[in-house]
Amino acid sequence: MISRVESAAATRRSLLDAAAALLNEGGPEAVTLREVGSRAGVSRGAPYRHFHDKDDLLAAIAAEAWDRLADEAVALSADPARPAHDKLRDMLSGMLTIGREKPHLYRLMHRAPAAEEMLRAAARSQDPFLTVLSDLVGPDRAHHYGALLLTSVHGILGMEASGQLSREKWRTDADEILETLLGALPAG
Amino acid sequence: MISRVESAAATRRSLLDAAAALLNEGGPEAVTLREVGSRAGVSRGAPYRHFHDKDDLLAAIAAEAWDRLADEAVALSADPARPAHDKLRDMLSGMLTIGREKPHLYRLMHRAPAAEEMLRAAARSQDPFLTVLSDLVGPDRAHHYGALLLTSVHGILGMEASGQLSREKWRTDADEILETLLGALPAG
DNA sequence: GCATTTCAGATGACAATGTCAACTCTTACG
DNA sequence: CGTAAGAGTTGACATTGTCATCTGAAATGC
Repeated sequence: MISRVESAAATRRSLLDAAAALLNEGGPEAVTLREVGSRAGVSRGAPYRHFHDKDDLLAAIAAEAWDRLADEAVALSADPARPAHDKLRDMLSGMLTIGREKPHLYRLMHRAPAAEEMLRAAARSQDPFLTVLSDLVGPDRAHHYGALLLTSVHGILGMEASGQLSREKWRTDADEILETLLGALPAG
Repeated sequence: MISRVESAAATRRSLLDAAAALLNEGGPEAVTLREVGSRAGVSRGAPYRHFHDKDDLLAAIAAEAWDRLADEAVALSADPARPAHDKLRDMLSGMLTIGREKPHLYRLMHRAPAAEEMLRAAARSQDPFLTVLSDLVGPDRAHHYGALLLTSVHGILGMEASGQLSREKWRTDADEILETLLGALPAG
């Protein structure tokens, strides 16, 4: 038998899933509370029992995405057999994959102004990244190069998405740029 | 006496200015065609005589912003007295300035999917940038490093805007990251 | 076991907004 | 001078976010 709180939690989950699916399929303008409710099997007003408003729902989706990324990064960094350099590459390409396969979600994860909860989840996903970098370039330089790498990946994805990183104009591509950066890392 | 086409052109200008002002003041959601028309002294339907729809108006604003940036870059690169290294720094900090002082406009300039006209204007603004880089690192490597620098600046601005580039977390900031990149440029 | 409270959900209503169709009126043009 | 063109206005409509109100079932207190 399902209790009331269980049912409410299930509804909340359905709302989040429906909204995330709509976002991936049709972008931000496809996410309407009416359609979200409809797909989740509830009415248009039901989301207000679980989220303060539409922005709050979107922020929750972004926070969950950061949480998943954090979990992946933690799992990656925990593998003792894998070399640090490979872990770093995996983390960066994980970010590239999200940006390319779910561009709308990726943009939502970098929304300004960011929600507090989302920022915390994002920061958590960056901790294992810093740990791996520490192993590579030493703890002193880890933050510096971490910021450099993360901002670069973010910039690559942004310009790629807006079509400003065309191969014919720049005679290079995302992977090549990233290789240059990784190759320039000082050995720790 | 003002002709009809002159008056229409003036209205179009007023609409663009009003929309750009609203964007800077209150972000994208503050740009409503009704308020744009009102500030331009016309009715809510008038914009449709000059732009296909709201998106078209926004795309025109973005294209104009890229055009202005292109003009500045051309003027900068034309100065024969200024060292190439300083020109490069000026161009990059010009981009940083726009991103910080007019974040909503900056985001609009990197919208996905981008309008064709806007992409052309953006590409035009990058030509003098490539010229300066050619002087610095040679024509062969100009494109590669140009893409690296531009994507980095874009990424820095994006993460700064969403609050993910806090000094206490990364123990560095935008200017320091940029200095690192500029310092890593091979001498041409 | 029953009365009461709580709360998820449904529904009606409303204002804001993008957009279109119909209309007006000034201006350019034959 | 008459006619066409087109800038601008206005009425209308669908969509959407949001709130107030209502409903019904589950949890809680006695």
